[in-house]
Amino acid sequence: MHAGLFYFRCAFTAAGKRLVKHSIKMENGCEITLSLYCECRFFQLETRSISMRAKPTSFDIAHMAGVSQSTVSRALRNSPLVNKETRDKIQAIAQELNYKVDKNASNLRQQQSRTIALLLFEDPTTDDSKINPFFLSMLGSITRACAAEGYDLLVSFQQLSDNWHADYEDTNKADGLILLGYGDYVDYQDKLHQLQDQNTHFVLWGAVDPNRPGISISCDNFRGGYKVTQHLIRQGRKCFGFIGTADHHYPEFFERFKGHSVALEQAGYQHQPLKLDAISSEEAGKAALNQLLEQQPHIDAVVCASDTIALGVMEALKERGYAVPEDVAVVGYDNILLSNYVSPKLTTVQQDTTAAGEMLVKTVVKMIREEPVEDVILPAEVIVRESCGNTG
Amino acid sequence: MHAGLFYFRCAFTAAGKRLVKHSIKMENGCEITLSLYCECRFFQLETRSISMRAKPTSFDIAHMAGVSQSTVSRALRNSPLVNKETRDKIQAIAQELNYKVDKNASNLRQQQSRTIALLLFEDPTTDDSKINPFFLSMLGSITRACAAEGYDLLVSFQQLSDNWHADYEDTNKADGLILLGYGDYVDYQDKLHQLQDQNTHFVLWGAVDPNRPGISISCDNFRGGYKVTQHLIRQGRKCFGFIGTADHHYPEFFERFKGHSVALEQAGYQHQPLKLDAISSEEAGKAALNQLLEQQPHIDAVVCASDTIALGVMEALKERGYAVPEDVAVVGYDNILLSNYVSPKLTTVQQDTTAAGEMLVKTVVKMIREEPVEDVILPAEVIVRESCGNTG
DNA sequence: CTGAAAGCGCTTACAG
DNA sequence: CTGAAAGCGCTTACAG
Repeated sequence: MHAGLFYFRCAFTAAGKRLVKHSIKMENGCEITLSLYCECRFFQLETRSISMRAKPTSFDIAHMAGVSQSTVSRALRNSPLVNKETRDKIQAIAQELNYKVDKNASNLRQQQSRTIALLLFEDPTTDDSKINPFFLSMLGSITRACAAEGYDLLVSFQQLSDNWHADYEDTNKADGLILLGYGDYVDYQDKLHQLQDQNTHFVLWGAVDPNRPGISISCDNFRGGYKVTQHLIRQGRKCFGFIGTADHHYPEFFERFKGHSVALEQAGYQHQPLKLDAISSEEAGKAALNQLLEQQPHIDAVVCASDTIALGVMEALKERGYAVPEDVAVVGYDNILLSNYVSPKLTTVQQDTTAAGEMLVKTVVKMIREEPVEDVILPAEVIVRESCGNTG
Repeated sequence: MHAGLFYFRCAFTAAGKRLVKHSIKMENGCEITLSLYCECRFFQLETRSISMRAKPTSFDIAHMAGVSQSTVSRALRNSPLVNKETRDKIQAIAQELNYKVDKNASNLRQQQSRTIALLLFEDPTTDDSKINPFFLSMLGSITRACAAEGYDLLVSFQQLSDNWHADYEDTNKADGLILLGYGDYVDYQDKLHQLQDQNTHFVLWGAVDPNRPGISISCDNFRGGYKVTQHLIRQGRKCFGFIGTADHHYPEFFERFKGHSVALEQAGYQHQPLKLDAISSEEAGKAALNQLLEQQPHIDAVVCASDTIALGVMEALKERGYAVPEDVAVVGYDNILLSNYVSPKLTTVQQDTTAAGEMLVKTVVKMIREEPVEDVILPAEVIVRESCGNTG
């Protein structure tokens, strides 16, 4: 005869019962088939510990606690509706079984995902294997801020050409989007408008442009460019060049350039500021510097729209035999980790990535909650190091 | 009289119909309430473009296409069962409405999530705001590899003390886990065992240790340590020190150290290799170097278990007036971006992060599909730069 | 305070 | 090739 427990894998029927079939071969050759409804599928083999156990569900907990499944659900969500004793008992059982609420079911029911998607995109020309180090440092603070708000973070690298504008929130994979990228603003303007039309919750990192759709968080690019240029002027630099594509395609760079120009103007510079285009890459920086020197060989200060550009500029200057900062001062923007290690150490403008990450997350969470939000401009701080010639 | 379309917000009843109620106040004061069942809730206001539209569902598409919802589902999944014409029509409608399959529903039904969770963890002593740059570079390749396999990536920074061991897969948020971290292996060994007991699909980055539970992907830490030491010996270095906590708590560092020791032994070194503990931080590297110099002031080569440590070591050497590489050669491990920018440029061991990211993702995907998997050891390559004194 | 029931939006076995 | 139906595992309005 058979004795002991049998292990059944079975399916719930509609009412939360499960139909179970199990056949037993008897020693005399007979075969008995059991068909039964049972209320709990969470059996455990006691004799062997083959752990083929399916994951426990709230129905299993309910059965063990002798309450209804609704009560289990309430108890696990700490609803004040349920009796403290019952609640404690249910939670204890859940813990013991290592029960975890199924997020798909819970999200489906609640029509939310408690997830924020971070979409990183860059100019397609950028080397595919490298990510702008500035974004990477934002990533850390965004992840932490998400965790603090109780959201998960879905990360995705996008090409500007991708269909990112219509995927994450529509799929219910995320409740909101954070868009982080350097890139041609004009290229994706349409997509941003589409996001807005769809009432997607999204927040942008970048220039606060009144015509730009949606909400953006940024550092004060204008004042950053202004202050760093002012510093160079005080150091006695006379002949300036700005490197970085600064027009409405790249509004962040444009703001930095505007700050730069105003600083020069206020210092009494007569002529139009010199400006060379470059996207945020070392190669582009090198190429632009070489052009700059052709136009103006007596340059003694180069303001770069990003640290990555500045790295290329310093390299190119060295190759051409210029000493930094003796002959030419160079300043960057972003304060990436590298900028403090290159030689000479790079003077740059710090964007507070911790504050930025927090603001991005907080803002998108507010949007999800349908609370009012507004653009934020965080302060920018000049970090004086060696490449500008004076640490005073 | 009223004319035109009304906008109804309504709920499906069980059969996929929706019960709608709408009251209209007539001019004579009467009020008419309409109660009706309708089959499609995806109405659009034609006169105004207030886009309060709810997201379309497969039922809406079905209604518009004049087919059943099952057929819509099949068509959108490109099932060969459905007639090509019907399929094209359905897909066209879906596209026009910008319909997207709800992932929560689809995942719930299919009991999978098509998501991989990446859990990054570090020693709690590490500065909270900085992430090891090596991980950051892995992150990029993992993200891309996930996308290539059709998986989403959930990112989470963990403390070793957190309850990460039992959260992601149990919650159905992810089908599999990638664990990435430097940290005390002994501390989380228990958790790894628990993961394994739960049949969680997880893959580790790190040392391939036969006693370690689960599958791991790693670079050949032994050969890396061996080869870089051999290079220094060929350069004529005589008096070696190794910096990094190399014991069973940190199996990766331990392997590197073993390679280092064997290289010395083969070169005929008699005495026990000198070894100082340090976790992977600049501060720890500095502190360890200072200790090392007290024990052995005539050191002329320092092998570091990570680039981050090497950075601290170089800094400390400079502070103490030693020239790198003239007085002391320094080598690191990881080839982080910075290592190519510091002065002198750091000789290091490259771990192929692109290949590593791909292997991690491919392996965890195989586990999810219940296919056989095995440990992988990727080759390690010495990158000779300036800090070891010779580029030959 | 608790339970029975409906429903979130899909996928897929089953029956034509 | 197509449709009706069940069911994934929850949450929550409704009724006691």
